[in-house]
Amino acid sequence: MAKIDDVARLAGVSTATVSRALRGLPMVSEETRQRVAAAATTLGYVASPNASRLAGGRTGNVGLVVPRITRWFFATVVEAAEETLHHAGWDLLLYNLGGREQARRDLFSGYALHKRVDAVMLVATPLTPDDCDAVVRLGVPGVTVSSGTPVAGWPSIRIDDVGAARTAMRHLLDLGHRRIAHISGDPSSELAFTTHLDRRRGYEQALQRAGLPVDPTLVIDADFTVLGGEAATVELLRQDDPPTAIFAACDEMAFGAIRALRAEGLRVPDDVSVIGIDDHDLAAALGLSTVAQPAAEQGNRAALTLVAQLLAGPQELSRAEILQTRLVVRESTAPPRP
Amino acid sequence: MAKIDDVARLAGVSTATVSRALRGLPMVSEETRQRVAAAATTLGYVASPNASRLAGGRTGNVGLVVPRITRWFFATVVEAAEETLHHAGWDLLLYNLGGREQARRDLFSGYALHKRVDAVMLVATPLTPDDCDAVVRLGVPGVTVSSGTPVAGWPSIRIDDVGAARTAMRHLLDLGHRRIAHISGDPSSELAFTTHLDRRRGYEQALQRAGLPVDPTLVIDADFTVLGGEAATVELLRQDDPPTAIFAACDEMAFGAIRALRAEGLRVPDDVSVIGIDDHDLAAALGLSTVAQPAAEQGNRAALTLVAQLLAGPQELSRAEILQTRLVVRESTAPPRP
DNA sequence: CTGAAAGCGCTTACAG
DNA sequence: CTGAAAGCGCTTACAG
Repeated sequence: MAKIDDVARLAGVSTATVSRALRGLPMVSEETRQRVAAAATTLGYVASPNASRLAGGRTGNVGLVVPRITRWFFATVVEAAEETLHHAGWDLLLYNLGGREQARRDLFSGYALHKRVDAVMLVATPLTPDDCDAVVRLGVPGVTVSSGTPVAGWPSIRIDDVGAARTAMRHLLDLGHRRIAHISGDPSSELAFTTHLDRRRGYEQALQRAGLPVDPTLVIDADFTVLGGEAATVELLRQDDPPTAIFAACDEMAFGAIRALRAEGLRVPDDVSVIGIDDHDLAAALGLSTVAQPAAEQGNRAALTLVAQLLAGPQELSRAEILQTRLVVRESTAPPRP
Repeated sequence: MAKIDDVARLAGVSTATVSRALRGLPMVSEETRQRVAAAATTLGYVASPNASRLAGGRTGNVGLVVPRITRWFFATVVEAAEETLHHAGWDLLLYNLGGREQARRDLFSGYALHKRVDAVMLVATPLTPDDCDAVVRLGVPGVTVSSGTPVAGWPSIRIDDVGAARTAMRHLLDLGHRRIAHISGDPSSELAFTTHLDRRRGYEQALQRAGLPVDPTLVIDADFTVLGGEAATVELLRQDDPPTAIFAACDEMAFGAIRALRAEGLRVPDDVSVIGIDDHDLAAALGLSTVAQPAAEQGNRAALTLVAQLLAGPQELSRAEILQTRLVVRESTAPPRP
């Protein structure tokens, strides 16, 4: 594979000039630039990333940490961020925690990110105070997306989870529901993110504003999966006075709720209404009413935030960017039976 | 950040010894190794990947190309491959084509991968003959996963798509279905992979072996999405003699089929049976009968194949590893109405 | 078992 | 506008 010396020789210039010409730096005559470009093309030359990064003092990578790449929201964020970052010339180093607490610990307490990334994007990643310190000590720009733990001095991109939950609840309340259950996140789970706490708060606020009591027996913890939502719903249906509507903290759990209801011979929405949050890929396909959050836009905005800092150095940033959510009414919600 | 010289000075040895000691190479006395390790810990030293890779003549990266990270199968393959590769000490460079043909072209016709990866994993990626040449000319180990285009000399990890389709069909035939439709892949779509061609062949083989005719009006092309499956099913139901069962080439399309059937007031499986291939995350949740393929295992096996070549150099490899599929009967299939 | 020195392939002041 | 030279932070023969 051709090296910079080969190009320099063929073009009849020094390697310094090749370097400048190929990167489009000023202070190169047009004629020289052409000659160098031609030589590079002839030889099929492309600079060695490792060499230029070492010499240039950057890694060329952005580290992107997600809890589970297999979940819709995280995959969508990664897809959007990847495109933006590649476009700007950075490689994406993916750290998928895979739901393993140990993976999280290794990543932050060790030196996995050390000297390896120019910037960090943490998506819904919980951090201990020690992790926070460690990540700040990397000394590179960072951004957090979705909930997780905020990092002092880092911008964050997210939605208003409390508000999104209130929106979902208001829809059910407007339809006339009064006995509404909530499937929330499991606080004891490894890698618990904090999203569910905000959404639970929105649930409670909506009830209070409607002058309704918060019945703790109507709030069940699950683990943000379809199966979790299913189990939680089974539990709800066992109660003496079961709910007429279920607000699940995410669409995956709402899918599970619908399935459990059908398994029990109940119809959705005739017997029980169900709403989620996300607007998962399959939500439209399955007719789920939900509060849509812009996943791709969050990934995109976060990537742009990092790129801006990488290109221009630390700068004035809007510290918390809150993106809009939107109620999407489909076929899983209806007024309660008279 | 501490450099190797700092460690060498503190430990009272040369940088060469630090390098050897920290990487666990032989020819270092135990006592020296301890002293170096202690110095490294004290200083919080970790080698610069760019420097050691440049000096060591490797990039430290494995390039992983997927059509769309947001689809269940691909996300699952990435998750499994990532874990295996990180464990072996390689970083994962993710190239998500995002369904854009242009992204595919840029990746292979340009120099995106040049000098950037030590190995390549192509997941269900279609290649033109030129792309094939380009990728082979990278001169690094490679592996293909799932269908896509085989690359001469590269091992491949996959399932028997023809056989999987036959398994799905045999299940429907055993139940007594005779009029079975097939929702296949869209050959005209950008980034079309070849999976659907094999699965269609399996569909036809199964019919032929059962002595049944292949009715072309029962085969509809769709685009491997829920919405595609939905539209295809609507089209099938318009026919004079609609099918009693639908075999979709993937679970996402099967979800769409179920949804379209329900929207038409038909019950699954009472009126129409539906089966897919994959065992998508949500298949269990939605009660879909399917032929399960081991997605994580394919990612894992592919990663191990690359690691083996990276560590030991080119070696004798099983050229095509075919992993097992498995019929999973749930609630979407039943005998046809008498 | 250990060290001095060259080299990996670039980029970047510094001079001109 | 261009080049010679030093340097980025490691690893690797080569000697001992």
